[in-house]
This record gives sequence, structure tokens and C-alpha cells, in this order.
Amino acid sequence: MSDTDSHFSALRMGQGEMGGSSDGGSDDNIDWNTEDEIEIEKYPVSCCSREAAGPSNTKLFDHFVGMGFSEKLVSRAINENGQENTDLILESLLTYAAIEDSPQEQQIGIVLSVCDNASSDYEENLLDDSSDFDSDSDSEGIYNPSSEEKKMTFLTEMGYTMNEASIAMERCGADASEAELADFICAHQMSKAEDALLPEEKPLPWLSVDDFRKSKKRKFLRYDSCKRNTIRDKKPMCEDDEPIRLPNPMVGFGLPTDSCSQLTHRNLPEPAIGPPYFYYENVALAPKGVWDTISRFLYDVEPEFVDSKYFCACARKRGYVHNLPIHNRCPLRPIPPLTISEALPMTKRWWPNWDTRTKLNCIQTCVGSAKLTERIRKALEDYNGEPPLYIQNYVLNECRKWNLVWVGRNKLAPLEPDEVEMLLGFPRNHTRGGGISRTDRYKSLGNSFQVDTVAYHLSVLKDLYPGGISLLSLFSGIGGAEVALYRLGIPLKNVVSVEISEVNRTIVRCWWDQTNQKGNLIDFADIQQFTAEKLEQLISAVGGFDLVVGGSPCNNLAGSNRYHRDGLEGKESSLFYHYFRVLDLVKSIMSKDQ
DNA sequence: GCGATGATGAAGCGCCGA
DNA sequence: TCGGCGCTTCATCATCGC
Repeated sequence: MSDTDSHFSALRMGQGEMGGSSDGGSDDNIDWNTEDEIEIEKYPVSCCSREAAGPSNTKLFDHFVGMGFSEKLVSRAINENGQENTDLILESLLTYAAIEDSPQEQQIGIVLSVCDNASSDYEENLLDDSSDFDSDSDSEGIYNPSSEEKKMTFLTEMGYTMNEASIAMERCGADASEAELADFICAHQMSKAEDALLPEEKPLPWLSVDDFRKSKKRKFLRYDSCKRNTIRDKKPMCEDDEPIRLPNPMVGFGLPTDSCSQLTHRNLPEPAIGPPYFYYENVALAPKGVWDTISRFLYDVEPEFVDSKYFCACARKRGYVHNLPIHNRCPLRPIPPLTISEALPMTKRWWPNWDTRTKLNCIQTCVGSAKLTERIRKALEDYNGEPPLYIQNYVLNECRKWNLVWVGRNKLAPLEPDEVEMLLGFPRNHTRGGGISRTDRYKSLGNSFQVDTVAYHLSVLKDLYPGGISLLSLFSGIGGAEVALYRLGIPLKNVVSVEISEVNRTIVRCWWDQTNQKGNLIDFADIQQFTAEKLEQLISAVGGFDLVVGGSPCNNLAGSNRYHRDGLEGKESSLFYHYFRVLDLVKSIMSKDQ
């Protein structure tokens, strides 16, 4: 198994289910003469306009060879189409590849060479996709093959074929980001998958860019009938053509405290059905469109939005995309304190009656400063416990903003790290010791799961895996999923943890040792180095994963980020695509092994 | 160099009144 | 229905002290 197998895994949803031949026929279902060609005219291929500025013949030749086509085919295509119209050349090349009787291995070889040569550029691709375009625009008229190749590399690393990548780049144009290109291909694959369900098979045209951009949900329309009994129907504002909107109240498929409102069944899209089970988490209040993209990538599974204030004494609005069963959920015992006064009883004595908070806001990675609490103390001390309304409003605003609690007369303070641990469902001192600074504790905790909430969702696994579970934990952080499973009483047979922060890996390792786990814990630092080969070895060693958990970085999604709230294209948050990549690889490898 | 501290808006949504 | 307002938000960066 190699990286290129993801090529097939990405096609699995469409090609495999179409029953298409495997003899190099990845494009058998593509209608190369669709009306969409008209659309192409509206979205000129970047390379064409650049070539028109006057690239040399050699450069043109090298360009297509660099894309992975054989010299023979490139010569033939240039001879047949001339040097002016690179659209035609590219289309000819793709057609040759599609109709050629060459074995698939040849195409795999193309993909492999691109991946290998460009692996070192991969991170840069993820981070700098927009900057590529900027530089292009700066040098208007000058052809820059590296930008195109970087996108090609990105897409092939994602597991798409060269042909799919080329077509997507052609259709979406030069201004398309890597994510948009991947989304475009994904849309086509899903469409093929759905067409496989139709009695009459026919070649499926690629979506036109216009259609794709105007109605990204088009490809999923046929799932509508499956969704009629799902939570979506409980949200009348959530039409298929509308972006995903957050439910109010944010209770997901139901709360343990309200059995009447619990949803016990949903129909998952076919490609989403395990094994393995997967569970993805991120901030609910992400920029518009982010959850639509996440949902589309994760097999069109409807996100479950839950505010942890229903599970503990602090709010934590998160979206969860998973394919777990949703019946027979049960909460962790003991039920944690649900109000501030229950969670922090020593604050009751000092809590003024005009501070009506019963829940804390979302716990973040930073805490209020000592100067702030001192300013508040001074503002309050002249009023003997009954400050005027404007002072009350000022204080309450700061309290909500920084999650301050009353620790004395006129005295507020930020939460201590161990209090945060308790509120989030971790054992006391989970993040303490081992050379970890106080700042790092806050940071790690602020980025973690709320254990009780996650455990409620994962509780359905207890009956399914009485003998224990093998877990692939991506972006593990301080081990929220591991702690949740442990507290549920689900034995951890094997845990493969991927976490970039050494501090966090240390925390998980210490917890693992201190709780006398009997299973195996293997940790890795960088998900970007988590290759198909490595995955295959791990899957072979542990006998497959039962659950793939991950909450990719939210830095560029969170409202608190006033500098780089760039959505899924942001430096850190773009790592979501690696969650999808790894999950899809695991699904592919495990489906082959079965 | 590292950790702690303090200053720094804006996006998105719900609510409410016109 | 629409616009104004209030509320919330897994953060980032510059600076300081050790």
C-alpha cells in the first residue's frame, strides 16, 4: 500500500460503486464533450492565459511532461493541436490517458513521482495557496508552472488522480484554492456514487463551475429522501440550498436529561458508514461555509452541534461530525456539576446578587490579567456591594469575557488550571507537572474536548466493543477522547495518537502510565508525515482501527482570532484536510483487508 | 530564550423594535 | 422584513522580566 492507493480510495465512492473497470478506466465515466465545455470558456485555465504571454516551446513541452505525461504523448498532443491552445493539448493528453490501454500502474507511477518530488513542498502548499496567486498576479503574463504543480501535488496527495486534478483546475480556473479544487472533485465523485444507485447507468458529466459554485449542494440532492427523518427536518431554516445553520438550542441529537427530545435514528449516507467509526470536532461558530465544507468532505454527514453547557458548568459550542449510532447513549457518571455554584462552591459566599451568571462562557486558551481584576476591584470598592448599573454592566462584561469568578469581596479572579480541568471533565492535575508551564496548561486545556460531552456521544461504543477498542486519535491534544473512553469503561487496546505538541504528548503519556493502561500507546508528532505506508503498517500491527477521532486546529476558525480568521484555508485550520485524508485512507485500507 | 502579561477587534448570530 | 444592538468567541502579537 502506498500513498497512491488513496487515489483509488478517493474514487471508491464513485468509480468503485459504479462498477467501472479498473483497467485504467478512471475516466470512463467522464463525458468529455459535455455542455460544460461552454462553461470552461468562462473560466479560462490559468496556464493558457500565461502561455499566451509567450512561453517557449520547450517550456510548454516541459510543463506537460512535468505534469506527469509521457514525452511521447506530449509530443503527439502538441503536434495534433498546435502550440497555441493549451486547453486542447491538455484535453488531448487527458483523453489519451483515459483511452489508453495502459495499466493503472502507469498512472500510479505518475502520481507517485509527483508526490515524492514535492513532498517537502506540501506544507508550503497548504499554507500558501493564496500567496501563490498573489505572486502570479504580480508577474502577470509570466508563466509560473510551480503554482500549478503545487496544486497538482496537493490534490494528488489528497488521493485524487492526475486527471481529476487537471480537470478540476481547468474547470475552476486560476483563482481556485486547493480546497475548492478538492471540493469540486469530491462533488463529482459523490455525484458518480449517487448515479451508481440509479437503474440506468450513463456517463456522468462533470459539474460546470457555475453550477458547482452556485449550488454546492446539488450533488447531494438525492440523499434528501434519506434525510427526511433526520435532525435536519427539525430545523426548518436548513434547506438544502442554504448553508448549514446552527440549531437553537444547541442540543445535538438530544440530551441525556431530556429523553423525549432525543433522536434515536438517522440515515447516514452510504459512503459514511463504517468501519471505522469516525468522530470529528471543531468550533461551531466557524466562519460561514466552513461547516458545509467539513460536512461535504466527511461524506455529507450532518454535523451535530452541541453546547457543553448542557453537560457541565461551562459553555462550549462545538460541531461534531460522526458516523456513530445515536441510540442508547448514556452520560458519564457521576454527572458533573451543572452550575458555577455547584462546580465552585467557595465562590458562592462572594457572589453578588446582580451577577446572575449560572454558567461560565467558553473556556479559552488565555485568562484575564491581574491588572484587569485589580481595575475591577478598585471600580467596585467605593460602593459597598451595590455599584451603579453602569459599573455592574462593565464588571459583568469583563466577567463574561474572561470567565472571572468571585473569590473575595469585590475580588474577581480567572479560573485556576485545575478548575478548568474539572470543568472540562479531566482528572485533577491532568496537565500539571512534567515541566509544563501554567500558560501551556491553559493553552492545552482551552484547545481540548469537553470530556462529558464527547463521552456521551462515544458511550454507544461500550456495548459494541466490550473487549476493548483500537483508536486512531488525530490532533489528540491532551487526550480528551482517550480520557472519555477510559471513563466510559471501554478498554483501550491500542491507541495511535498524532499530536504536534510535545507538551501535549507528554501529558497523554503521563496519563497513560498513571492510569495503568494495559494497551499500547504509539504516538506521532506530525499528521502531515502520516503516510499511507505508515498507516498500512499500523493497521496491520493493531488489526485495524475501530474509531478515528480528531478535532483539527480551530485557530483560523475561532471568533477570538482577530488576526487570522481565515477559515479552512488558514495556516492551522487547513489541517482539517489531513483528517479527511487519513480517515479516507484508513477506510480504504480496511475495506481492502476485509 | 522562555514564560507571563496586557492590549488588541471583528465575524456571526439572536433578539427586539420600528 | 429589516436594521440596530448586544453577546460570544478552542486567539494573536508585542513587550517585559527573569
